[in-house]
Amino acid sequence: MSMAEPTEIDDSETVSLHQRILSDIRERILSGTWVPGHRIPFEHELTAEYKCSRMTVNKALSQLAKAGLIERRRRSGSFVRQPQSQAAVLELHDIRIEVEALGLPYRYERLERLKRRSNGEDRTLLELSATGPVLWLEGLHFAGERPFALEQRLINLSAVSEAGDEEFLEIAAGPWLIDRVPWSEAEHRIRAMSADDAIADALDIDPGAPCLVVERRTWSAEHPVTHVRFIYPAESHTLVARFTPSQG
Amino acid sequence: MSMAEPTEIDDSETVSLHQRILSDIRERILSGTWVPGHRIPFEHELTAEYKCSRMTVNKALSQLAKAGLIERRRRSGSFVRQPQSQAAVLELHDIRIEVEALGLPYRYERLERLKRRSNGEDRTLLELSATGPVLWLEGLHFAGERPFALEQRLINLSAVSEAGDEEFLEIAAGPWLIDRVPWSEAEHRIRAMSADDAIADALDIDPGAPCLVVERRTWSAEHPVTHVRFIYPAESHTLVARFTPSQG
DNA sequence: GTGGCGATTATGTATATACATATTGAAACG
DNA sequence: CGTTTCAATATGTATATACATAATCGCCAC
Repeated sequence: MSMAEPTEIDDSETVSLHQRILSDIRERILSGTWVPGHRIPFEHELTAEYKCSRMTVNKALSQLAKAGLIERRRRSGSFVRQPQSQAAVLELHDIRIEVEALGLPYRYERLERLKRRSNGEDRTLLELSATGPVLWLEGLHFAGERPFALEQRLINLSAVSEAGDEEFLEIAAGPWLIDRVPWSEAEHRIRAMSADDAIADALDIDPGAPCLVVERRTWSAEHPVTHVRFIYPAESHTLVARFTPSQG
Repeated sequence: MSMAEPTEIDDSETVSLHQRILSDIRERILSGTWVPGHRIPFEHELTAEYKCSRMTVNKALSQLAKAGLIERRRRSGSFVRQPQSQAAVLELHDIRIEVEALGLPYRYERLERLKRRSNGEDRTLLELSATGPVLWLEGLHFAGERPFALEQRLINLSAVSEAGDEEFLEIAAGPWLIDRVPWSEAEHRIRAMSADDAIADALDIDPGAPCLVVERRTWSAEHPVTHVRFIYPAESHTLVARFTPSQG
């Protein structure tokens, strides 16, 4: 079977050549024309096919490799990778934005604030090795009159000492931290849980009712910054994640 | 204040020059040294700073732009972007892999299989405009002796007609589809729910117990392929998502 | 002033070239 | 027969160069 031709369809958009090479190849991979394990043409073959320099082909292939669609091996060539584990981009918006997107007035109310030295549980949550000052916060996010989410947060004051002077009475710590601490890494855990009495009371739902729990741990330059747990009544929240393979 | 110097620390790893330029700049952005809106040095300035060609600098800056950390404007320069919405990569593995990662034997068991013309609810789930043949499947994923997840799936037979001939008695439709239909887009919804009697019975948990629900809709070349709902008992599953800004 | 216009400038893309590096396959050798 | 060596090869990185394109600045005419 002969080699596939470069795209003849004119997108009527001026795209650069390396972009066209990239999307041609991506198309053949996603359509299944080139199955996982298939060796895609060598750079010098694509160079001939598209009548361009190797640098241009290289740019396209390097990007495909970075996107994880192909794997490149010296002396051997470039190969279509096994379908990678399905990964989706999960957008995690600020709760205020989420509530306002529903057309409801947003309000935050602090329930508890406690400055203390970290105990064992705190160190587990923050992945701290040594004890040190932390700030424990609990608060409620409201959508209109109804509780929208309960927030339980631990801040590592060794990393963000200024936070110790804040009251966080009516503003949540999330936006405050984002403005001050550039975070370089975050980890999320998402699970379901049934509300215990305290949570049910705070969220004004029945004890035992299902809740969605989103926990986030954040680091800035290797230092743990904060651990936060958002507890949503099941009715109030759905996370949405979209996936489109590699850069469109 | 004078210009920051190129990294002097030797990683004792040989990294390419454009990689070093990239991570130098990323570091200054993430550490807050260069705040959003700040104009980063022109290509020709970085060229002088790193004593390299413009192509090398350009490679680094282009990647930073693609990663969304900076914005480039002709004639004006490159600027640090406002902090983008927090996005995390959510890995959604095959259930068999998840179960086997726990060191437990995996087994799938079909509960129900029904070929029919799509009703209104089916068309909503698949986002179909016209009626057509669909396949409804319900099955249980086991980890050892215990039910791990309940799967409810709808397959659009207009898009994957071969699926109509499969029994899916002991193999789940997920892996089968992945091998045959290259999917180009997917949407996930994640929420908490309490088990109704049927679900509780299937999963061998108490009615009303909290469950994590992950729904996935998949398209291939604009055509809806399948809608699947995984229902996990709250104890059995936690989703993990990690985020590190731009390519490490 | 202000409206248009050309010069300037930074980025965008592409080329030809060069050398480095990893890996393979085959030849040479003990 | 196994091992070592070496040349061939595909990719990885970098350079100098060229021209295109978009945006801005400043000049000049009105």
